[in-house]
Amino acid sequence: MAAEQGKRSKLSAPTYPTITLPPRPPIDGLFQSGSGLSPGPMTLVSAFFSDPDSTNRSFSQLLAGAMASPGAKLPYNPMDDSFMEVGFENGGEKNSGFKQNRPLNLGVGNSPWFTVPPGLSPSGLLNSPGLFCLSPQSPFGISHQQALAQVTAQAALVQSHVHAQPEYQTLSAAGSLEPSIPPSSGNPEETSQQMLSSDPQSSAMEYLEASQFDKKSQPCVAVDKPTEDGYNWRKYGQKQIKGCEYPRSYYKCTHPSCPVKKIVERSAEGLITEIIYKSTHNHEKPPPNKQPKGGSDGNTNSQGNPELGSLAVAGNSNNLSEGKNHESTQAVELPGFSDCEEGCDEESREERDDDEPNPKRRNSTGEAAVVLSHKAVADAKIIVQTRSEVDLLDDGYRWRKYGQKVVKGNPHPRSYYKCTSAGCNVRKHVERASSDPKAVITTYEGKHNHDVPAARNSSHNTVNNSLPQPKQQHDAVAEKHSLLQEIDFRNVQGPAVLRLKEEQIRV
DNA sequence: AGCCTTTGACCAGCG
DNA sequence: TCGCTGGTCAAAGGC
Repeated sequence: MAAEQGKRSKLSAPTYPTITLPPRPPIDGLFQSGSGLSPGPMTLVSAFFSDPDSTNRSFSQLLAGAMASPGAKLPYNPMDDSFMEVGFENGGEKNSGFKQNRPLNLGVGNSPWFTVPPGLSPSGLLNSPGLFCLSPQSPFGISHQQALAQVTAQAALVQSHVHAQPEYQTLSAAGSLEPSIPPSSGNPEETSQQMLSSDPQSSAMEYLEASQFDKKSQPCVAVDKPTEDGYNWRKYGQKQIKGCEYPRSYYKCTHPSCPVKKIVERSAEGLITEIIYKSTHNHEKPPPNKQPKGGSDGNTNSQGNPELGSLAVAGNSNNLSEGKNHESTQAVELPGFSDCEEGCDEESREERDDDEPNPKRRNSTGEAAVVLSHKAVADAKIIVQTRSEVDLLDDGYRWRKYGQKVVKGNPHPRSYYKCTSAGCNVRKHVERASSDPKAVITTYEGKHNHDVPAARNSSHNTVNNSLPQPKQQHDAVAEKHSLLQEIDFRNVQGPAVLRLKEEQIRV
């Protein structure tokens, strides 16, 4: 056994590009609102964009480094394709709300991308045609209250939807619950885990949904399942990790001879903070009807839900549907933010640098690892990732740039894209931070009414650029590969090193 | 019966 | 060399 273990740990001793992230402030602060009140989704979101020196900064402000007031002019109205002035209607919460509840500075300015996964478009995510607001001043903006109301409504919607789906019911009913956690409230880990999936996008969505259920103390449908990435997992171990209140759980893909494993970590809050995937599935996702009814964490399959399914396809880094075997490391920070980005549209790609290593993380054994981490805090989702990540992430959809606007104080234009698929009204808005062009906020609006386009031969995914592997072989995978970076806000004080492990394609 | 979770123990790596 | 830590095994039990 030992020998075998040793062998396993040395499966791949790849050299990972390493990047050093700027110090980051403790994310825990997010959960310690001085008001004693539970920060709402937007509050948390705004918190991430808070600046220690300023009080009410919006996404734009944070990114642009300077922006006027909440009523600042927004360049474009995605609703009618016209540039317009968008007032910030936030009702009673307007600014004060943000400020009051803003837990603390997260040093967002340093970097990361704040994104809502494409497939994870708020509306799509929430299964509603509404807009999703990432920030008060988002071009797609809606007020905190609106956003919250929407999310809440969606939660209810999702719940009812889930109830209508056998698979979800099964999942909600099955699985084990942590002894310390009352079933009624939902097991933190399981809840979170279920929210997460190897598919960052679906994970984020699931997470959002879960958090909603949680907050509303409603019976959460998918609370006991760690993840729903379409694969079947069997927990083979659990270990109490030093410094962690909750034990780390180890899972193996139940598919015969599949080497994939995943490690799930939880924060002191009992929420999943990280999911590390090791190796790559050497098989395709099991058919929906063959997936376990319960018991394992990653079985609920998103395929049962058209929308979830598409998301999974788009973001599952381990998806080998392309017949390629690759290992990857992903990190998703979902402290109320989920992160998975992709959205590598042509225009965006052009602006990307390929000199930056992909922020990935490698596990202690050196094996390829996909890290999906998140802090289950807010209801809203904001993808946090670095520019390089975007290079690695691709939602698989095709976008057409239809607008661009230079914002005062920000040398980098903000760009607007539309899904090129006929009949699809999904749009995405990309903002770049003035201080750090690598830091962007991608906001998705709407929900794709089509599947992810077939893999392109283009090199839109920079992952390829950083990898010494045949492009053609990788493209297909890259198309659906969402590579997320883990951004641990809790440790902003010290440099965090994230290593990248690129896919290893088995021909 | 099959699959999954739980849990204690073992082992390897590392400082 | 020793202790700590993390990863895995495998028996036991549950569903």
